[in-house]
Amino acid sequence: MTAPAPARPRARRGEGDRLREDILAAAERLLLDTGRESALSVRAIADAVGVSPPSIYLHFADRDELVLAVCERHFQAFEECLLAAIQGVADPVQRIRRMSEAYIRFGLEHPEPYRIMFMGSPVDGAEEFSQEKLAAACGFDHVLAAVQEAIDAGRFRIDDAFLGATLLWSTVHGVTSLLIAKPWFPWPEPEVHLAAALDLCERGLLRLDQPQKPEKAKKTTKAKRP
Amino acid sequence: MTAPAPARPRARRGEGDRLREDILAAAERLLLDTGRESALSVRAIADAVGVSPPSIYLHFADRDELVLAVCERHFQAFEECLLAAIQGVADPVQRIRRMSEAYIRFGLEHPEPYRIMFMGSPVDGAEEFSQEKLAAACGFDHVLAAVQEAIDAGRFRIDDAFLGATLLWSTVHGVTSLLIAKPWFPWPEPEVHLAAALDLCERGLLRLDQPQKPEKAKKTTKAKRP
DNA sequence: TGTACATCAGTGAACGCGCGTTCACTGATGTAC
DNA sequence: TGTACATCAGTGAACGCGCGTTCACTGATGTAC
Repeated sequence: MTAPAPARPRARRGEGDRLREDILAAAERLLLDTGRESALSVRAIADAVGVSPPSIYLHFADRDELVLAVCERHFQAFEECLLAAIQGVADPVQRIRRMSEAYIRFGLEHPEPYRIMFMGSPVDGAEEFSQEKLAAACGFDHVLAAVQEAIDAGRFRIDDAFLGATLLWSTVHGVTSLLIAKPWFPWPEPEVHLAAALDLCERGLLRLDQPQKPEKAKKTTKAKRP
Repeated sequence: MTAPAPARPRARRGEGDRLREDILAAAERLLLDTGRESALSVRAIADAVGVSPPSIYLHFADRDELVLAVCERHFQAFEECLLAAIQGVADPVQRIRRMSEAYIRFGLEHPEPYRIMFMGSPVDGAEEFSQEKLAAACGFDHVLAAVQEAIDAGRFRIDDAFLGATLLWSTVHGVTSLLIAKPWFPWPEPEVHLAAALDLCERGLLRLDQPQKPEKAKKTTKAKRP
């Protein structure tokens, strides 16, 4: 499983920085392969690159800095993926759907990065991953903009765009993270699941002809199902 | 932070099993205090109980068995908490609300157990925490029953109770787990957040007078907001 | 009532392991004179 | 064109640490005779 060591040739004079890239790439691959952040040990990464452990310290102050750099890459990749999904889509509600689909897809394709970014402990590196960075990575600002646009166009019931974006994020994250955390649960097919979740967001569960405060009128109208 | 050692008196002849309980209790407290599963080392637990590390092995085969036992306790506590919340509530939609509120409350009050139970890696102890146990713990069956009841009463748009219960779980888990994972994000107040999420589930985002497939009619009707 | 003995509830010391990190070094390579 | 030298890109060996786990043991206590 852990390849012994490919033995990396020494870089030429001015090209020392290439090792930094190689380390990050190896760490990224290691994370995807093993699926556990704990697999990112300095020794394992050095092995994967084909270099001795102390070499890591030529480019990173300590292990934390390395892991943060790996995460930062994933954050960027995530944001790019989301942005690509809404390229040229004018309709705000449609943009929200596209971003949500891209969000889940990214999460399922990169479960470990997703886990570290959005399901990990807030303690490690909380300072580094500031609110703005996180908001950017998960496309929050773009969802917020789309929600505001939909509200302005009179498409949404709610009038608080920030709350709406938060709810959408919660919903999509809920589906994504449960699929990642409990893969053996008998979930619906991912597409069905996501489509249903988005439909839930858009249209809700209750019948349109029902009273909206059900506790006031218990089981009075037994509407027959279509 | 880590209290050195309270020094536990040796149990009397037939009461060896009391140590097992003490170990579990100490581990539970340790988990709540530190907020990290990695804090549950055999040595740390032994220290907290006031006993030597090998004593742990009188009652647990290895560390994994211990951690699983701790989790099992939390699973039970969670289920009891959810059941208590719907005690005597007849209306199914109301039951769903009550369970959701209890779910989030439990999650926020016991973030680390919640993290381990529902946000952790599926690898460790996946066999032990079978689908049925998980479903029981998170009250899935009770939500499922409530959804089915609501469907039978003609209260819900959907007709697939399992899908509905899954969506509710996803939604509530989404809010809970994001609050736990990203506590420094400028979330709405938890009650507002949850209420909005449940309202979202029930009634959706879109205006009721809007076409349901917005991609077919882009920005045609600029309904003015109330 | 006295005593030998089995059992119970633990303990002390040590094992091997992988970890992050440090330190003094090495050998190739470009550059100044 | 030749050579001394600074610099660059790393390496080998070792440090101390905390971990899970094992092993032989100890001392109190109940029980059989």
